[in-house]
Amino acid sequence: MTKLTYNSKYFNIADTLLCGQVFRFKEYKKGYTVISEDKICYVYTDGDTTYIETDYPEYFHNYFDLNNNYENIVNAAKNFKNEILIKAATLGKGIRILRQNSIEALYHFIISQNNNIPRIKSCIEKLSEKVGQKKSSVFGEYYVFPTPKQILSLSDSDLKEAGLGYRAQYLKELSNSIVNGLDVCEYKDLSVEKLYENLTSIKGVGDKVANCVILFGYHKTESFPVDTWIEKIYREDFNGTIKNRKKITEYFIDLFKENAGYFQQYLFYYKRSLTN
DNA sequence: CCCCAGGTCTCTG
DNA sequence: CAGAGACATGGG
Repeated sequence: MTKLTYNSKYFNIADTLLCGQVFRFKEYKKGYTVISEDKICYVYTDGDTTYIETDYPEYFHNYFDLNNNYENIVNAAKNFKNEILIKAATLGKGIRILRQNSIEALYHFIISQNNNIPRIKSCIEKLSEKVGQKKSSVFGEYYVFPTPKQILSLSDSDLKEAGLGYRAQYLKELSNSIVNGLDVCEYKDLSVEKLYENLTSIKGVGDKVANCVILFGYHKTESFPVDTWIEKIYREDFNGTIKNRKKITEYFIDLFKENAGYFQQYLFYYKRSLTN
């Protein structure tokens, strides 16, 4: 077991986990346990310091994007001289854009469509408990998110019990494609445009889910998912009039360039914080 | 009973 | 191409 130590100023674990980019975490002792692939870690903050305890230190150091300098990104946001973005970046300066597994992000965000965050988490946990590999750790037992083959082994009643609703069919179709040779990990070196094209050709992956997977599953930060909250902030705070979500994405990428993904998270988190 | 949730698909004009 | 409904499920 290794214990990693970081300054909390640009690494706030609660903000990072609660800003809607990731679903496999839960409260544990003074902080949270986080599961990714077949690995687990325990993250907590004590004063100005944030600690990661894990058997996979290199993996989670990279997962939390800790080689990246977020002070520069937050300053870039503040230098935009946009009142809302400054407030958002001030609130969200501790958010890290996680480097999630591409396939897991793809499955998770297909589940996220027309769904709310507590239910998304519940669907993912139930699926994992049903067929995912069981692991044990000092933080308790946990389940790896199922492989495509494992998902195909589930009966219709299992899928119904997981609460997937009509999305179950999308997961099965994707799993079938992967089992038959589709390799979405190969997409990591593609341009954002080509990546978008390939992802949206998957049944159940539209504009928003594709953008989330591009950002959270491939860490391409010149990406800007537009959901109900971003649409709200676009209308109310940027005086936007466009209705088409793909065009709203283009508007913000044109504005924020390679920092679009980071700023999107600041804005999303800020807008939600006003009502939650 | 309604509406909503980090939408997408399909059909229609 | 834009717009309207349908779609499973659970919580408010």
